[in-house]
Amino acid sequence: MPEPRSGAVPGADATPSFSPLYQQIKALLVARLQAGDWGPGQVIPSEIDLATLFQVSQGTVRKAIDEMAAENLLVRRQGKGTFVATHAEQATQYRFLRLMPDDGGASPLQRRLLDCRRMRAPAEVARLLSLKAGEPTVQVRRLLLAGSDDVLRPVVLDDLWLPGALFKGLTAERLAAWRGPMYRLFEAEFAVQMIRAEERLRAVAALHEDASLLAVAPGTPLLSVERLSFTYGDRPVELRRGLYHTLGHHYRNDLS
Amino acid sequence: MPEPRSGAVPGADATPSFSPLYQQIKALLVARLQAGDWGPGQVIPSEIDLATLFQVSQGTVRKAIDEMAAENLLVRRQGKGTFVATHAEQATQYRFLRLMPDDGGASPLQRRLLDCRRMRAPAEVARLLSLKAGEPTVQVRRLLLAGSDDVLRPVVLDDLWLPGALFKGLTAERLAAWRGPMYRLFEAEFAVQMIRAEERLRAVAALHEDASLLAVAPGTPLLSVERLSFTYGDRPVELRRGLYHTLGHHYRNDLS
DNA sequence: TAGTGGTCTAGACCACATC
DNA sequence: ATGTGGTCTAGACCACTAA
Repeated sequence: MPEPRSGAVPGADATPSFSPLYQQIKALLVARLQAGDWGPGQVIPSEIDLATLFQVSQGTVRKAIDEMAAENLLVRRQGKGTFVATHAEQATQYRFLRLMPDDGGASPLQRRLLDCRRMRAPAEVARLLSLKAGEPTVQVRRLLLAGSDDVLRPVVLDDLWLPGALFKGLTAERLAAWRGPMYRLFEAEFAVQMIRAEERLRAVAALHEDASLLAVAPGTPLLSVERLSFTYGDRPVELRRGLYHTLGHHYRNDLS
Repeated sequence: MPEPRSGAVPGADATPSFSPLYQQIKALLVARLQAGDWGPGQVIPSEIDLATLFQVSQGTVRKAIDEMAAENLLVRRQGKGTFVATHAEQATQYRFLRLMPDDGGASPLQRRLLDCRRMRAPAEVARLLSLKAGEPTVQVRRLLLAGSDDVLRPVVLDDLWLPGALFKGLTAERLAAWRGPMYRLFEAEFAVQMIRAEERLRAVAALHEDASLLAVAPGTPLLSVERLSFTYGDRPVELRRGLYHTLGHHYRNDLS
């Protein structure tokens, strides 16, 4: 239950007084998502029920949910209810993947698992994931390939680091057997939901090992995509480095 | 004035019936922006005035403005009013430039104009800008450089194509004399406001000419950024191709 | 038919900026 | 003191979904 009203703090004017009611409601809802009260893909209570629960008007709940829907935490469906966002559905399945074929056709990429092992976090990885250097991590390497079954062309080489503490039972077998998006596995089996991510892009030259995996000549320009993914509460939970072979594909971005 | 109510269309269920009132208000406001009734940086009438003008409630106007603010068409300022977005202000000045120094420091880049000439649109450029092949365009080439005055390092090589019909008085002198963001010049002198853009990124190898301008060896991997910018009504009004030297800088993107 | 989110309204009050 | 946007409420009605 939130405080019904929040007065301004008299002394501290550096802090921006207090948050509006709908922000407090939003925080409560996020906390429930984080606690796992409602899982990905499930319905949350109706606006009216939430309004009764929190003792505020429906409009206030609505504004909280509106913001969360804008942040892709929730999905509204008229007539049905409001649902927790998931990486399971067709539409939002690869929402973090901005690689597109140059011709509009959206042929899905094939996955090939190269490696999955547990190792101690290198200093740089630990820093970005907010771990202590040497803490256990899971390292995954995989390839994404485009084309039909007979003519497959490697397009992406991904390297992932995940905090070992969160991904206890993650093994190569588990990953290889999984059909569907990796983030769907993470949310379904490890209760880790990827909410947002920050990417840093650079153009780099292919090193020998990476080049052979991508079937290109060493020195070929590749798009390096460093991604840091966050779950609820801005906790970093995945570091990923992708090398994209941008011949026939491109990274698409919309600015506004 | 909008129709006060909009009934559903009986026969046609392929079209999504009719738009809500606030969407109609939004369309009217966009039309006014497009017509130039209120220029970049200026205040628009208050919510109450607009509500009276359009004969709807303040809440309906508010929802229309909320959406436009979310799309960066308008900027709300509590106590002052609602303003037309502009590329003039410090905060929004380079909002389309996603290149960041690897260390967080946000040192502004220096500009150097290389070329500005009028030419007939090549087929590919014409297609993207929705022009007829051979229509007049303005072609601009420039360099962006990072560092202090004594140690300047070229970072970006930009090539722009603009519809000649919209940029009548644009000359090399005009561009060279201009202090400030280019998009600010466009909106101030040519009444062309860049609202949103689509970018396609690729990694490419530097060609000889580009390499020498960027002071790198031929074959150096560069980030190619193809941008198509739009003004009101989704009219394409700028095609830009940037080559970014991503050594010490990166292209930053936030996903959600 | 009932329940959900979506729209629209009217009015009260708050926070901020300006005069 | 006045005018602006920001929050909150209560209630009516619409559009969509499902039983």
